[in-house]
Amino acid sequence: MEEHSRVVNFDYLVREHGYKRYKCRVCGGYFWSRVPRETCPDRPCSKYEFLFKTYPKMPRLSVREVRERFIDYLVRRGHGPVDPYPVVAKWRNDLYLTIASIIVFQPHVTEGLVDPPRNPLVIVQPSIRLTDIDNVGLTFGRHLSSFEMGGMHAFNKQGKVIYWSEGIFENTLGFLTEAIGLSPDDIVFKEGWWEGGGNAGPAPEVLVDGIEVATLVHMSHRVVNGRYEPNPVLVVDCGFGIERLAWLSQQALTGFHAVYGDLLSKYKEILGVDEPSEDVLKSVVYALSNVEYSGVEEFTRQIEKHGFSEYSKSLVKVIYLYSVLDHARTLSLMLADGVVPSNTGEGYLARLVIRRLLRSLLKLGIEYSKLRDTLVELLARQAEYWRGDYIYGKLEKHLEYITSVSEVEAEKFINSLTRGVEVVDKLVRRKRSLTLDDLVEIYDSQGIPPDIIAEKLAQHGIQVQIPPDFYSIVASRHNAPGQLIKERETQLPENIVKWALKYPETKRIFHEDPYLTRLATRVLGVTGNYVILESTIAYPWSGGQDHDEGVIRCGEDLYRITYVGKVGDVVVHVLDRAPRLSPGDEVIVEIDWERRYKLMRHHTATHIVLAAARRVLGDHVWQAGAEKTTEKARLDITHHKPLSSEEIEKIEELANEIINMRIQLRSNYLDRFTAESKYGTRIYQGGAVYSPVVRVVEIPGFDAQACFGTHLYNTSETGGIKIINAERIQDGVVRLEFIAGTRLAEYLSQLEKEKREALEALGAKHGDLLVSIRRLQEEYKRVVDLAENYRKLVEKTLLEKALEEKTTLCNIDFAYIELPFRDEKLAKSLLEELSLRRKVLVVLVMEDLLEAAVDPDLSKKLKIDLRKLVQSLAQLGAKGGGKPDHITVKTPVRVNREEILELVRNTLCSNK
RNA sequence: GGGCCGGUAGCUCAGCUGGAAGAGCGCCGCCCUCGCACGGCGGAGGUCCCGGGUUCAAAUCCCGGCCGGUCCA
Repeated sequence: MEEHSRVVNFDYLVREHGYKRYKCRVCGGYFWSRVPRETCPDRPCSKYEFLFKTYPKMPRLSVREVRERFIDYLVRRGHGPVDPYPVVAKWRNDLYLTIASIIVFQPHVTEGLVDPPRNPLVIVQPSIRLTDIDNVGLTFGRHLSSFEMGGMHAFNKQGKVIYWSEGIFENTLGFLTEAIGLSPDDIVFKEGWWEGGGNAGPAPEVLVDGIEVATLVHMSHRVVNGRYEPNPVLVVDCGFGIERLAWLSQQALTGFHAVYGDLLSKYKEILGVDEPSEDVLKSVVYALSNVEYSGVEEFTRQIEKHGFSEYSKSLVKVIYLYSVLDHARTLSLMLADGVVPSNTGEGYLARLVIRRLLRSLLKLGIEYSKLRDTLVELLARQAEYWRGDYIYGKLEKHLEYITSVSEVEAEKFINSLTRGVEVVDKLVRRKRSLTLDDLVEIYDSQGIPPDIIAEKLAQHGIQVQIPPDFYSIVASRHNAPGQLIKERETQLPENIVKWALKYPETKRIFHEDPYLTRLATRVLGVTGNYVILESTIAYPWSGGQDHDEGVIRCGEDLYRITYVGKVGDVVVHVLDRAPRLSPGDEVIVEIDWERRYKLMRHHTATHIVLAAARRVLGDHVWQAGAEKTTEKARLDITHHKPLSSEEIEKIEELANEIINMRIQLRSNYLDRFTAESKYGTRIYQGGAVYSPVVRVVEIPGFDAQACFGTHLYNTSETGGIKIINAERIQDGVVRLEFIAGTRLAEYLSQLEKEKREALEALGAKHGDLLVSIRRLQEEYKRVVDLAENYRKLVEKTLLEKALEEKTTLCNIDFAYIELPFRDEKLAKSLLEELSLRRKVLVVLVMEDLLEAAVDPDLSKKLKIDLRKLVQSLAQLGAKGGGKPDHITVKTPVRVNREEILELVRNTLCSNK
């Protein structure tokens, strides 16, 4: 394609629609308009003129109507409709959330590797952007944490051009005038450039009387190592802001009024918030529409500056109300699409939204005790409001999960806060005042937001300043992010990976016939003890399934396969030694069938258990990791609570039912969009897959996953499944361990053996384990009690003896005790009794340990410092220390009673 | 994935500049009382998360691990 055709064709606007180019007097940017203008109709160069203008042909349109008209219009213009994708971008491993409609088609379609499902196409894609979440509410609806992007897309390939710049303008103008009812005079195109996700290109912004309603990205380039190069596919990436168009068409007070209508009133009621009168609100929104500000403080200043001081309190409340509306929808959407809140990944993003929402509720004066129920109520109303909706209808379907999660999360938040309050109290007691560093530290490690700390401190009469960039200070304490990689592919060394990449795809006979145990094939390459074959039945370590073992035969020679790895489509066999093989040699591959069959059974079992867990717990259950060895299978699933034993039982029961249903498995290679539209993105349980074609393993009626593994033909072959362990391994992740097939018998034998050994160790070969243990416990307790009695007896005797033999040394009674064996408890008891109760200076010797003690009061009164004794003993080679009234010393030499007496007399009495 | 905070009696926690394991609540007994609550006296209850190291001596210091919390990506 010619280079000049890549640029934006503004000529078309001039030629067909009478547009002219203008330069904005304020920002200096260039824009195209039919009517002369001094400034571009974009903030901050213009205000929200649309609030007061008259549009004779534009009806008031709800979000639903805008959405429908958008789709209908583009379908009439030849676009194929594509249903929205989830907001959790499971098909990509470089993103957690869907941030735009193009995300659905990156990178495979934009790179030209895969054809789009329709071309051109239209998709209304809910998108989540949390980067501007601080501004939500403050800008009266311009910023939303989630929004609907009306995506108009076409993918132009060499020799197959759909449409480019002219078509973009034609469709845009057509839609805005015919479907929305604007006049071409209202519409302005401002020149701009867009860049993101590895792509870039010119991107005219579509502006209508102060508000941007679309961006027309001509995605012509990609960014490689910081340099632009032409993209193989010319991508039409136009995004229309559905909510903004609804706002514009209704000329509503704010975007929230346009989107939420009745729900806004309900929220006002629930939260006890009142808005200022329409006139006032409209004036404020208009007055602030060309002002930049961030944060509530700055907002308040602007309100006052513009002469609305008397409303500033109520406006701040209203801002929190809007933010609550917005966050409630975003949160519901994330949860409905299966996010489980946690401290990592997309789970953390969900928690971030929940906590911001809860914080806003606190700001609105909701008490701690009502926080949970209020949240649940708000989310229920949200689901109700969107009932039957094309995009948000699913909120209601998942309401039970949404409710359960928000209860758990609200509790966690309240726990955090109450714990935090104690932390603050403690710090205040210790330090009297808190620095900014303290605030950051408390937020970072305890999660207590600074405003809540400030409130608490105010009660102590301490004022602190929270800088507006507080959260960026927190962020800067953390290192720059590493790249987001959700998985690794191979364990082979780097040089072998490089070597293997030069070879053609290995024919995977283990997929064609997973039951084949012997295969004749040819050698393609050899280096060291690494071998690449033309085809193989040896399964490489992949997708959590352990590799096969076996042998490669060539004539008389036999090599053991110790490891099998995968590099892209090439399978690399690692042998026990460097083989005498060269390319072209005929070889026989045999695999260890017992090992493979166990792995196959555990793999199919894993799909069965996942399906059962999703049925029992809900669609939010996703595989967070899995491993299948011969010994057992391990499946980590996302779930927000620990599993109850009933839930585990139910999962196990259903899993075994699936086995008993004797379901025939199917595995098919499908074009990815076909697979996604048939099964949804749930096929990416094992992570993102980047090939145009995916292998889908299906247990009809229960499960379908993009999977590389070897599977049984029928679920019945699994034999049976026993969950042997379930534990929470991370916030939001539960690990299930289970076994299947003949492993069940092995496992049982192992258990029996352990039990037998335990019984033998207990000396009750044929007894009952529990009874024996209880008896042992009783026995043990009796012996301990007995020992305790003896100790008391010995203690009494020793005590009497010591008191009998005590002498007086430098005005204090002195006693000496020697224990023939080590008994710390007895020693301590004697020392305490003699020194603290009987006010005797006591020296106790126990093996090489010497301990001396005196009542602390006496020590002070008589100026006895036992540490002097340590010094004199040190001259004999002893080591030790302590306090004036209590010392412990380790002596290499034995000292008897007389020597100690002498020592004590000399050191403690002489020089007081 | 990384940073930070924490893990001590049944519960909530103090002790953490190394030197005799503590408080409050709860529990048991007794006193007071017609009885209960309050109050008073006495008592039981500890793997100071685990493992290693330093030291005469570690809950305390160092290293490793486990668990929980939290922030950031």
